[in-house]
Amino acid sequence: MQIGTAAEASGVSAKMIRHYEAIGLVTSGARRTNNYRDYDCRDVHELQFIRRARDLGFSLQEIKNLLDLWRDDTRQSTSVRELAARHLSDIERRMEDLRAIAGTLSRLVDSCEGDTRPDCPILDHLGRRAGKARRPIDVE
Amino acid sequence: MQIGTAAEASGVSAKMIRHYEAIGLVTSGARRTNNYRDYDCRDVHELQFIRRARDLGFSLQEIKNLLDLWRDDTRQSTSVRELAARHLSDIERRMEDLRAIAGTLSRLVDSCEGDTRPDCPILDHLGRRAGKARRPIDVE
DNA sequence: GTGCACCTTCCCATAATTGGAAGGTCAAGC
DNA sequence: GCTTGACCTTCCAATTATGGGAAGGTGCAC
Repeated sequence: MQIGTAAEASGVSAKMIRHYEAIGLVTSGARRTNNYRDYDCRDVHELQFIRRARDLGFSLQEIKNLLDLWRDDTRQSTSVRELAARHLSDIERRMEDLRAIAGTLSRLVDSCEGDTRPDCPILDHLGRRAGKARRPIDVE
Repeated sequence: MQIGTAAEASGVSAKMIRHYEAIGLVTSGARRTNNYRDYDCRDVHELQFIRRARDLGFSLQEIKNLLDLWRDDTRQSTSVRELAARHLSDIERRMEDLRAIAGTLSRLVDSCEGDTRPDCPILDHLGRRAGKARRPIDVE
């Protein structure tokens, strides 16, 4: 099948398939006489694997490692588990960062009247002079 | 003061200050006779504003808008509030995405033995054939 | 006057994806 | 046979925010 069909079947855009080939994530497969790339169902399967790993937020480098493990019948599941666990804790760290930001933002938004007047605790917070002397937010 | 001092005082690297100038986020200020950029405390204050907005995850475009509002004495606080609220809901959406990913990953990691054998529900999940016939995860 | 720390501009790299240009290929319909 | 449109090809560039580094100028201290 052509790249467009493989893209459709795998959920990976043709553009991305070519890119993954260029960076060596997937192997450069067969070409037809017209120089068109040719894919079979195993290629599509591999692209689906990539797609799902992307959906779980794995980086392309991590996916490369996952693919290597997937292809290796003698792999040890602990390798996969460690990779996934590292990724999970990375995600959890990012969630924690976002949680902190969301908390601050939420308090700021709540403390702002949001009317036609210029006074705004949000800008006060961003523009406060160094040193925590003033406390622009005090909504509890 | 020189750019290095302003960087130190504001928490924005000299590299980034030049970049922010290049993209018009901060105005191209005065230069000394030796062509060195010259900053005063108001410039540093503005950089601190940017720094704090960055810490809250605002994009440079959003910061540009925030700066414009900050400088405008006739602003309406509702404009700031709306901008911040939009950003907040964006953050919350990203958190939700991460939460979903973390949930799946967590179940997968838990379901994997993580030993020397090759069997791995994580790889099974990523490489499963389309259609939800098989259910590689069943840890409840 | 030599060295070191600072400054300048310019180019490049990252990560993942997309957009687009310029051109080749193929099948359908007239 | 020729056109049209939908494919495909490669290559270049933009995105976002930040950093690295080269090549060269400046200033101060010893």
